[in-house]
Amino acid sequence: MRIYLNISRQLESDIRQYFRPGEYLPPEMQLAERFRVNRHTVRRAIDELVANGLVQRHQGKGNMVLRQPHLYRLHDGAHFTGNLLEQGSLPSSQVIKSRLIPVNSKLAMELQVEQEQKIIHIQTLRKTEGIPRCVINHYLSNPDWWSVLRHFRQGSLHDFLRKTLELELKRKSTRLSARAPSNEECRLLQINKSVPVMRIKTRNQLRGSDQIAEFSVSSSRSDLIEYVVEH
Amino acid sequence: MRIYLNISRQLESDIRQYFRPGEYLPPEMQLAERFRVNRHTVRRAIDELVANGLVQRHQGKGNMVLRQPHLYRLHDGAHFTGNLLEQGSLPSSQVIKSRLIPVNSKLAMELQVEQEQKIIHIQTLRKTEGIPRCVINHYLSNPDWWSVLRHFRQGSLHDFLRKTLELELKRKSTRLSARAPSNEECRLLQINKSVPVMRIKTRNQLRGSDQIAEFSVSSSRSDLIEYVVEH
DNA sequence: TCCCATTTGTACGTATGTATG
DNA sequence: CCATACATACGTACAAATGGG
Repeated sequence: MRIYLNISRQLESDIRQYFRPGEYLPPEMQLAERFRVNRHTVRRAIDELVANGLVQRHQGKGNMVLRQPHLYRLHDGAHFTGNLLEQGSLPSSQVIKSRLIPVNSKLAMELQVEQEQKIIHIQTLRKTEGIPRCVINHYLSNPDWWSVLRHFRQGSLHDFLRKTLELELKRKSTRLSARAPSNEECRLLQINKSVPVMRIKTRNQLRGSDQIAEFSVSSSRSDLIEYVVEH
Repeated sequence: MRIYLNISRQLESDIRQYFRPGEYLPPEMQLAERFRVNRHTVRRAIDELVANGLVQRHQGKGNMVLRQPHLYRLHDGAHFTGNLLEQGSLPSSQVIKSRLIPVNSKLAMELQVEQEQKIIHIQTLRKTEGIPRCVINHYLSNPDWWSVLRHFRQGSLHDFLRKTLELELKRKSTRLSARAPSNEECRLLQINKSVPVMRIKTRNQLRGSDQIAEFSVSSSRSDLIEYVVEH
């Protein structure tokens, strides 16, 4: 009985032996043929893997292997420790999104701008050792910077601002919380809903100004990152 | 489209209005008739409620309501904001556990003590406005303090140490992470597994000493607490 | 103990919607 | 625009647990 559990265990074993994180399982139909069951039974089996955080579903693409189970057990020892204060100036980030958007009410409050205005949204993903660790959404209040910022592709955003626009950003406030990840965060960070993300919100001013120049929200994988505060 | 999501929302609303924890939902077949959908669609809807911790399935009996979802979604506006640096000196904490324990390997490393030694463990719970927000485990390396510390019942542990033993603790390091809550944390903080906790680990030295005097691990409800860092 | 009605759990089949490349 | 692959929804059947007679 409970065919799906057997299939789930078999798939887990296959993943351990033959798959690497980021690779895709064979299509559900193909697995169904192989195990001589209905496709729904395979889906039920994969549901288990998703619930256990081994696999992520991607509609239209396939079911992606998230991590090797042995990586999972390393846990505390495999932690990557970042400095809380270097948020926004991370050197090895790549740009995922870069666009002008109309400001919504929450962002308008954070950036202290009017509702009708456009703002710059840049989303970056930080990987180290090939593993996605942290996704950052930068919101910049001054749309005039767009003509320059649209060419930002990788590296440190704050460095880029300093070099191209001669802007010096200064941290005004830092707020810390934790959340279950959004669907987008699950996809980018290659995690499942059961892994919380740590969220750091910062507001940055232009040096010598009261205006909030940048508001950023970073989300880090809590299974791989721990932040330290310098005293 | 996505009928099951509408049904799920409708059921959540029904639960809020008409059901109390421990009661059972109508049978799936009955719900299917009421919503004029297939039983599987109702099951998929209930899957959502189960995933959100509102309902528990009992084969042969029915689907039991777990709790009222009042607390489930307090909006972002209801957040309580704490200062990161006042950890360990929180004024309104009550003691849950207070005991001498043999040190384990992890604690021995944090406190930089030998494996055989006994250490003091004090667990406190911080409530504000009647709502549990944060549980803190204090580990103190010097068992000689036990004769005094065993009388600590409430208030600020650091104040108590200063007043009774004339000890001045100084923060050495602060580390931040996030986790799914343990069963004990679920109980103390009155949350479900789906609510992450933010975890803050600190090491404190005696002023003028190299010895780690206290190691503390605090876990805060991420749905109700956000920390700020002063710059 | 056994039977039986009820209710949830598993498995199969089929069809169509939706995202990806 | 198309083929592929996952997502949703319908239907049917039977297994397994529960509780009462």
